[in-house]
Amino acid sequence: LHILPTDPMTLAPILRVAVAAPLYQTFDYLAPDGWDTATLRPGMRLRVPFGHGERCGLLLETADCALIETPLRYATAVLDTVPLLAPEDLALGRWAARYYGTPLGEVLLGTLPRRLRDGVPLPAPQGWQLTPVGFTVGDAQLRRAPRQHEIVEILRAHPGGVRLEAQQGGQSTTLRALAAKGWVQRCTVPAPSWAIAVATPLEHTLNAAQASALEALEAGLDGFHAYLLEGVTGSGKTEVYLRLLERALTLGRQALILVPEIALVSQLLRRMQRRSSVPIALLHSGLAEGERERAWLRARSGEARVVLGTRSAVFAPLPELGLIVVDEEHDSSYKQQEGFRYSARDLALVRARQRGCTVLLGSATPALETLRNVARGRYLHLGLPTRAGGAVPPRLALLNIRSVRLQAGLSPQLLDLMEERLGAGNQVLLFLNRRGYAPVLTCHDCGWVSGCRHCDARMTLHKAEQRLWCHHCGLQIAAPTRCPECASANLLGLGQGTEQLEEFLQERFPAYSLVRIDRDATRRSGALERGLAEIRSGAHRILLGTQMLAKGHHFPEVTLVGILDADQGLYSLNYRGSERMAQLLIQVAGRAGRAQKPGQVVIQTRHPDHPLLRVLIRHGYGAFARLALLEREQAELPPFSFQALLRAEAIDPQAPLAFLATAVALAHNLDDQGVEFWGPVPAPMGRLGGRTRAQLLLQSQHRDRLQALLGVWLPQLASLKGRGRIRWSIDVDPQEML
DNA sequence: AGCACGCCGACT
DNA sequence: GTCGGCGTGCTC
Repeated sequence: LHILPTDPMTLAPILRVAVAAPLYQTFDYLAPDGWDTATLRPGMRLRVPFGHGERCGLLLETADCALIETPLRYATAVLDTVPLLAPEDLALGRWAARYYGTPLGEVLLGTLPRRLRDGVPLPAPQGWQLTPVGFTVGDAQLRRAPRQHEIVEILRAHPGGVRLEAQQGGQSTTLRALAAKGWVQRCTVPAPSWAIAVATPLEHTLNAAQASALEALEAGLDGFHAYLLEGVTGSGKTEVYLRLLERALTLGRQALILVPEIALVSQLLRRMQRRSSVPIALLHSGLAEGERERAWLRARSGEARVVLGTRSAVFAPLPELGLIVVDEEHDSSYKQQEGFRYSARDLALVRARQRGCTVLLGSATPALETLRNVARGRYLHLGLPTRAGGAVPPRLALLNIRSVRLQAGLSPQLLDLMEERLGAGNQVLLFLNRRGYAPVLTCHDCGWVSGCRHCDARMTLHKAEQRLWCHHCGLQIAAPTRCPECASANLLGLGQGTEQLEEFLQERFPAYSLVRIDRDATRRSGALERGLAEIRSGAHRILLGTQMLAKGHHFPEVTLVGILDADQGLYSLNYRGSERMAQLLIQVAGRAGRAQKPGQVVIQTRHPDHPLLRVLIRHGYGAFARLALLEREQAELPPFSFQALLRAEAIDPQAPLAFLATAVALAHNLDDQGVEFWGPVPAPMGRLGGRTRAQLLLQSQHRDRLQALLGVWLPQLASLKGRGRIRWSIDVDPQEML
């Protein structure tokens, strides 16, 4: 290896380029032959030769020399005249790539709209302005060109540039003539002053808690501040977001608003459009590629003043960013679960710090990590303790169902309560986090169970379709009518899913209209929206569903919520199980009882003495969180330690464990002081989709130690010669241990 | 990730 | 005798 001066005669700089490939390195090139390197800026795209073909790459920096054995190749084209990504965007990408152990090119290019990633040119700037020379032109020089004179007059009045309409000569040859003389040039149009548009009638007056939260937030809009807005469901968090948003907008800043899922994007969009005509760009995975690109460009140009979106919107380019809001910050959808496994909530914090702006996390059930950050003084806590409009918080009660005869998962007590509430003309909501008819089909005679051919999982019976589905790999087969082992016709579905519950309730309460909200019932587009609208209009009296029903939707006529099985989270393998369970219970409970109608929540459990559950019911989420954090601290689990999970999978059942063993050996050759290795072990779901899976957990008390190790270790793993065609991935701050 | 090179089965 | 299977190696 030697230092390669690119061209000793000219000392042409070296271009350091990121390319979209799973490679933990950047690539060095020379500028295209004869290109004026002074025009190059980080963040511009280049077309570069790469291997046998050509790729679009992103210029990271220019350097004086390269450490390389072979001569450098020339970039073939410079694709941008101005950087596609601003230095702040590059900085965020760098941080994310390092922290999440993902190659930089994958991060930076992978989060761009497809066509931009492939090198399609940016649309030409729409505005015109005078060049420096143009400003020196006197009226005398234009006496014989009245139309040119007219345009120059307009441009003089708009030194920052202006968009010319056709009647002003926007598309004319006049402009071309002026441009040929070097007097005018294209430019990006500055953001229009639309601040007036937000001054609209407000929907509600703020209560005292909202007002004081807003006051604190507004005072901090000038620089980096992180806040947790902890407000019980129905306490009016959204109203605080919107007021703060309006304030940031009138200060001329852009805002980024993240919500956990697409349905909440449209819900919030409608609410925002009711009170302001501010240009909003939506960014979420439901967009067509063209829409995504237009939204992205509108954010980048400053035309869109608000970006509203899900997880991936955290990377939207926002030149004038002044506020980030993360709604329902505890929601696990903020964590990407494949490929580049980032947490959009955590990156929102990083981005706000880098940009010196405010970030506001909102939740009724904050993540334990977030509460820990509040306790450490990293986030400022703002509370909204009361429900808006004087609504009474729902009463929570545990219902012991140990040795109780259940019907389709319902205890007699819960059925009685339902009868009473329905009779009184109220809505009832039942929550069961299992879709399908029965989670497993068995043979009563020989004990056969409906295992999945490709996974270590049971196939769920879906009665309406007469099919068995694997909810893990998606395999679907016709449900057998006779046992595949012993040919007995005595097949039996064990356990209950939402489909079975629906069937039972239709029989039990034929007089009341019922709606089921789960992934199966809402598969067709628009079905979810329709179902929710029907619920709001009061068309249904019994609502039943999975966690789809728990997210962000308000059902003021519901006075009874039944949670059929609270026990799933209590004794799960994942230490986050109880946190999830608590958040889900409180969120579902929050759907009930508004205004004049107090709600009641009945939680069926076989473990009514479970300490976390008892604390949650008796003293609320805050007390639960304190206890759960104490347990985490004693067990040295996150957020009191830091984890990374290395997963490996392969067709060859021996390969994953062997690969991970090699990985451990490799790590021990490096500086792995202060990092513990747990494993390698077979994954909890050891076989998935026909592949065998194993994992290795890394844990450390010091985030930097773990980060430093990953920084050198992962590139080594990537260059490991593939044995048995292993697929591996790293998950920093893992949420799931599957 | 792409992409080409490279050695072993069933087809015009 | 070729088309094509995917194993493996490389990308400034």
